[in-house]
Amino acid sequence: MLSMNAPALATLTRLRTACSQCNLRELCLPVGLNADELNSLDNLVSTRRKIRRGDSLFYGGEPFSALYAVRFGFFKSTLTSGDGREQVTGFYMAGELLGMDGIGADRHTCTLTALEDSEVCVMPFARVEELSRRFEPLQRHFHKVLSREIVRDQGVMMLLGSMRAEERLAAFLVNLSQRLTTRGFSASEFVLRMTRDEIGSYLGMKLETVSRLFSRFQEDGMIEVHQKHVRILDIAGLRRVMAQAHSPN
Amino acid sequence: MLSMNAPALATLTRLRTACSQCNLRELCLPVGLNADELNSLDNLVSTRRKIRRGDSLFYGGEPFSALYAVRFGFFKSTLTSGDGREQVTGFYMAGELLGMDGIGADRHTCTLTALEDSEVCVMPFARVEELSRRFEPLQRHFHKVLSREIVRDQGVMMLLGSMRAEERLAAFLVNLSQRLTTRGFSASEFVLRMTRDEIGSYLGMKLETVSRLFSRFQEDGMIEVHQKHVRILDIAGLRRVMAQAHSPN
DNA sequence: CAATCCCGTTGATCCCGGTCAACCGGGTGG
DNA sequence: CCACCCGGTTGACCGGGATCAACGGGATTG
Repeated sequence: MLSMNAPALATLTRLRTACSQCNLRELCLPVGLNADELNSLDNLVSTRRKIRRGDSLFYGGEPFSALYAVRFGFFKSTLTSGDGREQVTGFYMAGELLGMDGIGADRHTCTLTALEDSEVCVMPFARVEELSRRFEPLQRHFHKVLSREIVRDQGVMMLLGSMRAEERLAAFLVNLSQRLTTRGFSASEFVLRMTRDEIGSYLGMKLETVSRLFSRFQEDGMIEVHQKHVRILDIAGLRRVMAQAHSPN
Repeated sequence: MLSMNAPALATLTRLRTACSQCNLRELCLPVGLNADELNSLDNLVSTRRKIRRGDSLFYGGEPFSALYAVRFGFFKSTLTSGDGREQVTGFYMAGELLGMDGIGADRHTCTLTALEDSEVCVMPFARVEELSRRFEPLQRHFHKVLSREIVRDQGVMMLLGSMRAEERLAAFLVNLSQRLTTRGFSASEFVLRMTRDEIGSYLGMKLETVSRLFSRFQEDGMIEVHQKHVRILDIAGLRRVMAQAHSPN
């Protein structure tokens, strides 16, 4: 560091936040771009920010200024109702976008909390919009990301509105496994970053029910659980559980 | 019509779909625009489309090509899961935007069905994106609409995940009343466009429970119900019901 | 105008998941 | 390194809402 001149330092900083160099590029940005096009996106990210486990990236009610892409780590988003009840509305991992709830009212509605030491790329929203106007593939991509968040939420509504507890938990495990696979992790063995209480809140059931269902799934030979460690033994079985129509009307 | 020359006819068609002349402008479009700016948005809408009660605007799985703004009428959106279960994911009225679920995968995920004879403005999505790139206030507005849909969905997740049946129904009535007020209708007296079954699906409960709760609210003097006709007598009471934390942990 | 069917209401019973409680084990912080 | 505390598991019991069933009335359709 001591022997570096100013331009070299600038380059180094540049590299540190260059999307074109990021191995999560395929998750965050539009695909099929050439090097030139990619470079034009390199000033999308202003800085990076580390968030320690248990700390929050932003709180509900806070003014909105930027979107965040998870570089590594794990987050939960929570919504607090007027009377203080807290609902977990989602879990987010590497390559996923946070903060889109804030655009509508220039103020975040939910709180984003790190469930393990994490790092995010900070993308000032004004910059996102400006680059979207100038760069059609980015606009397209950004709209897709927003839309997919809507679709994801509707999926959760279906989960909560029309499925039984065991179906919901099975769906949760299958979904988690899929997302981890996309990121190159094992599909069958992983460590839960959240507590039983947080899973329960997300799935609309009590922590005791989550615990009991984990035990039941284990008895049925579909999974192996030890605390936060989960091994999936029969993903087809889980899929069967989550799809079983309980009331044949 | 017989005596009209071609240009005059064109003007008439133009007027028919001109956003600048629409009385729902404040609900659909960014506010605070001057006449010139408004005129530049007039080719956002290609045509209008009437949908008869019971018919669908689009179906889940269908290719996505346009967004739709409700001009008048009432819609429900439904999601059908793999095993055929149907979940109502939302109700939409005049001035609200439909079809945003389709952007993410170029294919609609939910089905939109008219619950009364309705009409929508058809906005080809390519045109929406093009105008968004050229016209910053529209871009801003469009992003806000997308974000608000996310926030709305998260609100429903909280409803379904952490509230009891009576709280959910109270919240539903309060929300309906609010949205009708915004559109200049009576806040205290309205006709439900959907059946008990559809309300139940949306709120994650059975139609019998919806019916029983309506009766209970009526006994408690908070509402008056006769079939689809509802009169709200004590909105504060409903708000109290929807906010009551049932389990003081 | 009449017939039909769907929608809504209400009662009786049941069961899934919530509630309360006790215990245990492992990770964390002093 | 040890103690503490939080998170997880399991059991017993309870209750809200689902299920099953019967009936009634309005609105649509021919």
